[in-house]
Amino acid sequence: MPDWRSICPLSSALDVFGDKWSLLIIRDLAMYGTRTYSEFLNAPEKISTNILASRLKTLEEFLLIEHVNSDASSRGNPYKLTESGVDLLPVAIAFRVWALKYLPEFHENLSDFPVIIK
Amino acid sequence: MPDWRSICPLSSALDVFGDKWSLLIIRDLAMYGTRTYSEFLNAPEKISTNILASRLKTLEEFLLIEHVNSDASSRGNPYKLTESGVDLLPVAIAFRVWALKYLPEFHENLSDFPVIIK
DNA sequence: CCGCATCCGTTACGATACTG
DNA sequence: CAGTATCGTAACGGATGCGG
Repeated sequence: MPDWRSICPLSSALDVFGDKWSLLIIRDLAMYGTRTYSEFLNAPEKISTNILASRLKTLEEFLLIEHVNSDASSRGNPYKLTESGVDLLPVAIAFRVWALKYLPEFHENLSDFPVIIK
Repeated sequence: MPDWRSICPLSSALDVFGDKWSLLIIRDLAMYGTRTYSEFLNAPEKISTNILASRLKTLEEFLLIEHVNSDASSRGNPYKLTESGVDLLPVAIAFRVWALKYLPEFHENLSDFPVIIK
């Protein structure tokens, strides 16, 4: 549990997700529906194993993701979004819309790839 | 300029803003219209001076904020949002909406305070 | 004073090796 | 295959300095 910096909802959301990786995990789950640990590792951004494990734990604690088979072992047991996780997609989409409009002048190779819920 | 992790727009946006502070600067500018360096320091989250200076520089580089008096010295010269900065507000608002719905169970004292463009 | 820059201890990150 | 342990590096954050 973070040390909440203030009572502001935006600030508090950033206390939980204010990092470079959490929303990419949400993105992968939105694109593919379910995803295993090793599938997350294959995303083009190449997250390292300790960071992935740490983020998955936080996202589980805050009830954004859960294992598909809730009481099986985690081996080969993929993750999926909860309702709360699905409700984070507007954030990811707003970032996408902004980035596609304003980042191409800074990032030549930036290209559109979709965020789709399956 | 960051080392872009991939060509994904979301990932690239996070390469720029994937931290706990940048969106709070955007929030303060949205709430108050303009804001000086020392006014940012008075926000309840208590950012430290070196981090504030660093974030302001990045936000200026990416054309999200600018000084109100474009060719005056920076002493007492407040910042304001550019068009690009204003277009980041949907991200902040989406975070807010999500936080107000899902964070109260984790953060008792969380309370609504507005994001308004003046 | 106000807007930073510098210093420096502490924390977080990230690559790799390793374990059940 | 799903994570831990380790360890070097980078970022953070508080204190302080400094020029205008």
